[in-house]
Amino acid sequence: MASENLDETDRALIALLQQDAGQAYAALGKAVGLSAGATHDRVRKLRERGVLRRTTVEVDPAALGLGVLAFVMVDSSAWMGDSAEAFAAIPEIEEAHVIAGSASVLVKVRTATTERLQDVLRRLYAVDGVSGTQATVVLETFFERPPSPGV
Amino acid sequence: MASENLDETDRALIALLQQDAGQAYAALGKAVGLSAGATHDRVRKLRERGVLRRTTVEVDPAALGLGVLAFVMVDSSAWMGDSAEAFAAIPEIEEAHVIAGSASVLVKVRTATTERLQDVLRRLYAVDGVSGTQATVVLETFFERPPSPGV
DNA sequence: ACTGAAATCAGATCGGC
DNA sequence: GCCGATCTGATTTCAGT
Repeated sequence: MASENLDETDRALIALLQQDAGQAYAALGKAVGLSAGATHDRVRKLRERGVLRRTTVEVDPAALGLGVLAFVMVDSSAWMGDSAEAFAAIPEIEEAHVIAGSASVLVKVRTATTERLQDVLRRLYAVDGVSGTQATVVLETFFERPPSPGV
Repeated sequence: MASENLDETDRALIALLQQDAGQAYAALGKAVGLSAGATHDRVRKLRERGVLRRTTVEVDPAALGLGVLAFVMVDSSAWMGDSAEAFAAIPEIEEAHVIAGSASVLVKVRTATTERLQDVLRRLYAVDGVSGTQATVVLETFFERPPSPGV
């Protein structure tokens, strides 16, 4: 793993880029007291070190017609540690995590309707080793945000 | 809510921007068979309609020193519908959702260590109406990705 | 490691199709 | 709604400190 040590300037730049990755290096630099060139250098190094991955856009799920969000506990009768691809093959699944506890995988699912959610559950049962699911439907999302560099 | 109807070109542009929001409009347009100007127009309209929100950077949580991920079911003895700010005030919380089921709020928490996770649980108990928590620690994250425009 | 300027390239606007 | 060109402004590089 790469050597660490993000100083306060790096963390400030990361926070600013999380808020708006499209702003000019001159503006970024002004906010942290650096020139555009120096800011460019630091951001480039953060990318090279893998601290910053891709720059992307946040999409409104509702605008894509995805109004239903649910978390599904997936119980298994076998070792699920190498089933990442099977879950990734279901596009409605946004996240999949192996967890400690009774269930073995926790997945986050977004669909247009509850009928489509049911269809995802059906496809989950088709994954090797899956013995059961417990879906929890989200009624309201308070917020979803990126990891805070300040913690 | 805004009138919808994303055509196939819009969905393709969204997918391309999710992969790399930093690429030139000329390159984007080439991929979908449009000129740079027309591509610029469509993306601008997607922003105006709120389909695309901010452009941001993906950060490696481990690089920020956040090696522990957990999901916490928060039980409550009162209506939690207006407690969004109380959860948002805890920076380690990345997501907070009101859910159907026994617990009332599900939160996603990222911390440096399990000791810091315990500290977050302590702060959760301090939130008005919170009567209990059940933390589930993630052993391995298969993947985390944005909503797919293709669904 | 940062500065300041120079050169290149992409973003943004506009008239016309 | 898309094209092509133009102008503006940012990105990127580099010699100097």
